[in-house]
Amino acid sequence: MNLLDQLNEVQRGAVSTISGPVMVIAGPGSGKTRVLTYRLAYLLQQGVNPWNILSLTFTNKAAKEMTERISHVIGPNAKKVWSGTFHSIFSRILRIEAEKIGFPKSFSIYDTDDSKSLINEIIKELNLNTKNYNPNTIRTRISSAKSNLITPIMYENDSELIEQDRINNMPYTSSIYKKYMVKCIQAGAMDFDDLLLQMYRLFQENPDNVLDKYRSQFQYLMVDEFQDTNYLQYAIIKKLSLYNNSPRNICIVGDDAQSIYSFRGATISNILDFESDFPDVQVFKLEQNYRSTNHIVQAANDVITFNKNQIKKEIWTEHKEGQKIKLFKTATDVDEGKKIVDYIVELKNRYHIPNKEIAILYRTNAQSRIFEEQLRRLNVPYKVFGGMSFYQRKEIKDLIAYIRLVVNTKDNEAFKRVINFPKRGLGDSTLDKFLQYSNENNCSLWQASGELMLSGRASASIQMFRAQIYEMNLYAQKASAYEAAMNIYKLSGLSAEMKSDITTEGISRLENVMALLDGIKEFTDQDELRDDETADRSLASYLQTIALITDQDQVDANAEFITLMSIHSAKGLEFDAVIVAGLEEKLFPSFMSMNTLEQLDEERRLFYVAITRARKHLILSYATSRYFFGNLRINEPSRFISEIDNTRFEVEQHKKHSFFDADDKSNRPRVTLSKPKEIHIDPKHNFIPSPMTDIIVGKRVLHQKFGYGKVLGIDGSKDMKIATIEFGEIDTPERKIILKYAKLQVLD
DNA sequence: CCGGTGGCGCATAAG
DNA sequence: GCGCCACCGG
Repeated sequence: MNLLDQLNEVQRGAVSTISGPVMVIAGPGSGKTRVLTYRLAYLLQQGVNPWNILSLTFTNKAAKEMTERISHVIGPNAKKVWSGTFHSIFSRILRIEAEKIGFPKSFSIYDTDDSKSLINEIIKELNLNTKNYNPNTIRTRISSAKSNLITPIMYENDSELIEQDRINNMPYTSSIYKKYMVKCIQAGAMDFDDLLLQMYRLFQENPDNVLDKYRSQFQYLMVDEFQDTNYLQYAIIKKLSLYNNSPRNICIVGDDAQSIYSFRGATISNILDFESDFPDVQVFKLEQNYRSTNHIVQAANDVITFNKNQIKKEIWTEHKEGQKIKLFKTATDVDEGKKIVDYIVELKNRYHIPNKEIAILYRTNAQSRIFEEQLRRLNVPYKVFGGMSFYQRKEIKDLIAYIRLVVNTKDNEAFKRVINFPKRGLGDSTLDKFLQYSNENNCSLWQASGELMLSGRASASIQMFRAQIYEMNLYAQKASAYEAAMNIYKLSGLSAEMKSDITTEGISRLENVMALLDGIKEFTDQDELRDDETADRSLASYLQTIALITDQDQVDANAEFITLMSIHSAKGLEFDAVIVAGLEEKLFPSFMSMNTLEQLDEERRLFYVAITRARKHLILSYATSRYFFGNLRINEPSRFISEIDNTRFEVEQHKKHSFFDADDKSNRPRVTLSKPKEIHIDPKHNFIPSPMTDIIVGKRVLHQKFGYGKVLGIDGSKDMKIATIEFGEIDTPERKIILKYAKLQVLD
């Protein structure tokens, strides 16, 4: 079949122009995915080898879907295209090349928590004031330095950065950055930014001419969502495509109006730079929207005209006007939840919209809670994306940490996590000794734990621990990933620990771990080849996969639930009905992004992304009062609402958005906390703890916290005597007190 | 050493 | 509203 017949003229141009630089500016719903997919298919049809194509997409799932669709046309060879996110493709390459730049093949990937924990460790080590040095702030600064290719040395010499840090009372940030890099290398670990940065380093330092290898391999490059790439990502792309005698077959696809990731270093200037870096670029603008009804398309156009800087384009559609936009106004955040969920039921009943075609979108993940409560109340199935993901759960992280340590014993963050879980008597003081030793000797905690001599009990315990990890490692070398993981689960003691917890939460945690193990089994049994290399089904490869799973990878086309997600996560998705909630000043636009016009423009682009997710039904909603971090706040409706032309709204809804005449005014129930009871201790009493032997049944005693009491009974063995004492002044008067520890004064 | 708790501080989006 | 940490009872 002829691929090109199924495209409009502009799309056809973008698909069939395969030589030289191409830029596709694609408005929302303009068939961008179609263009990308067909372009890939077209390349293969023209005889390009799949392994000569590098296609960088926004999600791994999008990549997978594209290759699957293409393989129907082209055959199984389609699966050999190098296709995935920046992070996943680069970590795949780094697993092959890591040793050339001083990392182990099985390097660990540090997630945000690991980075934070390491930064905390460094702050303590440098004896810095923890009040001024906030690990999250530091992490963000390090991350943005890396994203802009600023090395620790450059950071140190950058007067502007140093001045900023000085003003913020954290002048040693550059030292932390430097130390952080060293410690990551020592731990054989890369954080998310390192997956890009070390990739760049690999190409820059070019050991064994590795750059040539990839330049000649990747003859064709495609980059989706180019407006959300950062300086570092573009720098890597240029390494691969901008050099003497380069075929320069690079196609970037993006939409400046949908650039919403500047907070992680994305910069629209990449698009402008692209035009000057590749002056012979051919530009295709996809402006026809196939997704939404006209009211929605025009509302999007209305909104985006408020942004000054943009590549000129106007989205249009042949679709009919459709439903007007609904505007919901409620008195409180809880009422908003009720009203929206009630309306969802109506959407289902009246318009027969299935659950999977309905989404509630919001600015902050914290807003999901109220909707969840309301959806549960009406038994509407839903799924929340973002927030705490499966892989961030404690029980999952525990097992993963063991696996990480087995795969890479230098992984200090994994070591810290598992050294005393399950409890084996190796607490903070032991860990501090290891930390100190590892700093003095520039070695990993694992090595420290093998070399440092400890006293009796701790010594036996650490030797046992090391023997276990060693054994798990031996086993992992000859067994499948699944068998190895199972072995680790049992030998580590996690299995026993989890099974002993029979509370409801404990059982659910056990189920989660079982689900994780099932996932590893699935990974092990998967025999599908993704490229022309042997499929890597090792534990290390598994860890790499799950470290880079994103929210969107979990989006399920056959889902039977309502989708709840942040607008950021909704990028690239579409639904029949979209509800954008919490349209209030200071929430959306966020109070964190109202300081400059640039920030506000980005918030507006985010709103643009939000409303263009909808095909047929768009509902905008705001509450006049809302709880923010525990306090009630009254906010005005978001400015974005009034940026949409009045005529696009359903008339009845669209009066002036005054926030004093909300249509229902139910009072929010307040929960008051009962004050702890006051304990009255006679100030004349000079508290002197009595010896344990003086405490016998019938005596009146004084406890510094619980006050006056009477000994009711004493049980337990000689060195573990437990007294039951009735205290008159506390809520649960009868207390069991271990006499060995408790300080009690006998009064008579 | 361990586990529970109360207070405090914080506060976006995400790979 | 929640997570983290310091503190303290056992």
